Amino acid sequence: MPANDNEPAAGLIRKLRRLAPLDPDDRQLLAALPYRPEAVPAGRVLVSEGSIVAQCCLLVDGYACRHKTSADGKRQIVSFHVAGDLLDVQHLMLERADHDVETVTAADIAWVPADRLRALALDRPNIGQALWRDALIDASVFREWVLNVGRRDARTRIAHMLSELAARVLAAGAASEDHLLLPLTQEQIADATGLTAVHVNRMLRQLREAGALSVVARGVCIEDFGRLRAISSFDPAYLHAAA
Amino acid sequence: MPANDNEPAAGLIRKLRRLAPLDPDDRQLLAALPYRPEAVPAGRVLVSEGSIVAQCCLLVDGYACRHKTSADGKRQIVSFHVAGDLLDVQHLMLERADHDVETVTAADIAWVPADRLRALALDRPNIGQALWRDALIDASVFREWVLNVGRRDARTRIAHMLSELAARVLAAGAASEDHLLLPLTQEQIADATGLTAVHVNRMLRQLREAGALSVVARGVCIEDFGRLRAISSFDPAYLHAAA
DNA sequence: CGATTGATTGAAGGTCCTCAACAGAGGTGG
DNA sequence: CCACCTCTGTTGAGGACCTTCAATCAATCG
Repeated sequence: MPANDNEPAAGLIRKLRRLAPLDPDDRQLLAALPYRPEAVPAGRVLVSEGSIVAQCCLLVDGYACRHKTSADGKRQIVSFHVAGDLLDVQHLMLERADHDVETVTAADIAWVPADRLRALALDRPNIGQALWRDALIDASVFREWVLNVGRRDARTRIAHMLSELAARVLAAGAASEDHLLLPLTQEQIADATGLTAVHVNRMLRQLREAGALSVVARGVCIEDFGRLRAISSFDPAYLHAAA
Repeated sequence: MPANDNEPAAGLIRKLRRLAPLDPDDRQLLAALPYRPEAVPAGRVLVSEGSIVAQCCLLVDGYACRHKTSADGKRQIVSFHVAGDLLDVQHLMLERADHDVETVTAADIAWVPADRLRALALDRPNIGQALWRDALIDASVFREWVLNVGRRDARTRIAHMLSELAARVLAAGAASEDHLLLPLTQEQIADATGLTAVHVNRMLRQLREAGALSVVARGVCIEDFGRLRAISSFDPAYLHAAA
């Protein structure tokens, strides 16, 4: 498990190699970056909107999310992240955060100086290409989320969001396809889908009755990924083979 | 007006210079790319979902949008574009389109070979940085759209989307702040906000009665941008000074 | 062990959708 | 050149989906 690597670099290199070929020099340069590891509890805000960001945050183990807040105080989660994800590629090139980043579970993270990573992205074409692709896939996922909250009904919307997250957890690592635990509270699911926690609860009951998942403490457990995919017509093409 | 430039390169260079400093060599290399200009009518599909893309599309003059379709056939517009925008930065590094690109009005465009632009992005740090920033701002706008469709009510949602587009039109060029014409049909506004055209019509009436805008043939006209901004609590920070 | 967080269910209500009809503008073909 | 047709905008009525408010219960935690 990534949590046991004492080199956070290993997780980043593994992720980037899935996105572009890296030669030994590239890997050596990535490994030589100064990582500052940290173990953080659930619900910790890692980056807050409006702040100036000098460190990029790598998620080594655990779950995290990014969210924004509307003028009247309502919260919208705009993405979830799994082990290996770079939580804020955008801070390679944009100095000010336009949203919050927060842990969903207890997590192991590592901070990397943004200017050092930016220098590698600009100087080393392979690393640049890998980070480019990561950022562009990120954007593709946002587009799918706009479609998800804009045009799907509540049940389908929740099923689609969970299907995506399950697909990304599977791509990132170990777990088996079924009985996959996603540690999201119903309020977090609501904030990610633009619904209320009460309505999420009712829709989860439907998905449970359909045999797609079960509800556990502080999370849902995918019981039949095939059924969940079918309910949401989930097509992973937009993940661009990152999953 | 950009439409009169016989060099589409001028528009691209002007855009990228707002995002990062370009030295004379950078500009010369950008100008030397083989642009293939084309005049297209409104409603022309420039890129379709699933296709393999070898040319990037630059919007020289006019309006365009990108959209996706859900499994049950409902359409969601995920972004609008104005003169100077690169319509598909993502195809620098992702070969297959995950959404459609379509003109909203008659438009002048120019095609650029993706591999040539990609080579510049990887070899020339300044150009790379400018394109990076463009892609990352793109993603920031998508995040705001997720919030918009997820957490704002219909009236505020429409006002916010129109405020953003107005801000970007103003940043891109000439027009004066008020009496700014946005050539979107009510159905296009509906597809961008996750609403129905009927409900958009009713909300536009409210915005009209509030003095924020007027409805014209195939479009809306911003009459009081300040009021529209106030209604939607529009804060352009997420455009990262691109507007 | 009280307090807090999260899950669950019910009832009532509101925002937005669906269906429907019609008017006006613009384009096209006979 | 005008009839026709399509596209867009507009308005009304009814209903569905989701929200809001509320109460209860279980689990976790200081």
